Amino acid sequence: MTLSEENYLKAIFNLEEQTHKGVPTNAIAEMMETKASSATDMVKRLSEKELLKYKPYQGTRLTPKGKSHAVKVIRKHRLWETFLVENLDFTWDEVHEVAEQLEHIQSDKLIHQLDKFLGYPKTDPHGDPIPDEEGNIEKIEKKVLAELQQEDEGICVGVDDSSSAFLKYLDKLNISLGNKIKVIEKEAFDNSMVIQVEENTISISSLASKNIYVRKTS
Amino acid sequence: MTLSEENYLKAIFNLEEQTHKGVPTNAIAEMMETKASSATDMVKRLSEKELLKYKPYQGTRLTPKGKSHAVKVIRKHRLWETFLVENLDFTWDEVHEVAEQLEHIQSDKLIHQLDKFLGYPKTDPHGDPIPDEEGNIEKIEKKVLAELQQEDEGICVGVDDSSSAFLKYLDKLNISLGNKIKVIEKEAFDNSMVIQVEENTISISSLASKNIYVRKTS
DNA sequence: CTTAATTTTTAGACAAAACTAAAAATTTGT
DNA sequence: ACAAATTTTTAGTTTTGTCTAAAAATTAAG
Repeated sequence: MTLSEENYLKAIFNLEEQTHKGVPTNAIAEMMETKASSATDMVKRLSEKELLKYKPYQGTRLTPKGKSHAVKVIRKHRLWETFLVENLDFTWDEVHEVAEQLEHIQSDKLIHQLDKFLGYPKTDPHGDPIPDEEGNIEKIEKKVLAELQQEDEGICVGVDDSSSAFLKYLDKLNISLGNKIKVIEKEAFDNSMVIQVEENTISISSLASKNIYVRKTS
Repeated sequence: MTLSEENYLKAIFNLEEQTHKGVPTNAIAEMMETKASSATDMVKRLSEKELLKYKPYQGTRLTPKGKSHAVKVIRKHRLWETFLVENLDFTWDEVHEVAEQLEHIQSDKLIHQLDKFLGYPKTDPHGDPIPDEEGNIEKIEKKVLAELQQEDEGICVGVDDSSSAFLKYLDKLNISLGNKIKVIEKEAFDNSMVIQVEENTISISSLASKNIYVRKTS
């Protein structure tokens, strides 16, 4: 399995998770920041290896074999992100790029021991669940902050947009994983919100509140 | 800098360290387990990038730029090996293969933080010195065990042959880095030795004693 | 000082992964 | 249903890194 093949698998897995439909070649190309013709070539190769099935114009779906491989890569990615933040003082907006490289290291023992070293963490620094050794992914029950009503309370459990810009913005507002968030006010006009994060009261836009996940506590 | 280019640089660096002469194309090919024609191609490419200079039939030498890059890769390799042994319970014969992969991860912050996390170690699990951030390598004064005379004592500071078979053999004899070794007897006939390692008295062959480095203490 | 042995390079192919440009197939709009 | 828009594929090229087979250059030996 080459590096490129793994990256495609991961991209297709993520797209399939989002839509639960066959993934179009164009969508794959876009996610991989490449051209449709390149995506076609790769889909063909992965198909020959029985990692996915595709019907022209109906999209691509991973086979169990392909899915299992993709999940392994995701497991590695999230364990490494956790290591970087917990042990090497990376901030949550810095980890992605390095984890993109580390996720391709091949060694079952390495990843098993890393998991153990980290104390078998359930989620990564962005709140995303870490698949276990068998490839099971625990569903985390979460809502977008934007859905909460006035007076509702929740715990921040993740973000949708993991871009560096957004994560830095959250840091500036002192919003991080595990924080208690209470909705003070919802503005019908632009869907902005006034919320209380731990002790601070702040206002955030609709765009931001749609990208923050919470577990509702009341 | 591609993965393959880095591996060639490292190989050439090691060969140049051993002989202090221009490295022949054939030697490079052998170390890389490839053919001379492939080595020629790569040498040409690295030469264009000014990472080395070569004159046909006189061998290849790294430029300061090439040397500096090679040392960086070696630094990463040795730091990762240390991490694997110290934190992930790898044994010293298991680390090489994984470190060969990890050494190519590109991130200055990663390696800086890893070094800090490990407590700025001076040597890796095989006793080889870890270059510092500026690329300085501390010379470790060492002799091969075979050179010691009867009654001489030393501390095990490294091995020459890092093959898994040899390291496993040493483990079986309970010889590891930092052990106190005393020469009880030298057999002139086959150059085998009877030595005392910490509390145990054992006999080792000439071949083995030529692959063990010690710092003489008396 | 020629011939033999060795080392090194060239030439030509191949596979992986990408690209551009163009053609073909399918879906959509009216 | 047919043209228009979209999606997908094909064809041909590029780059990296490898290979085999053969040629060329250098060193060594008698």
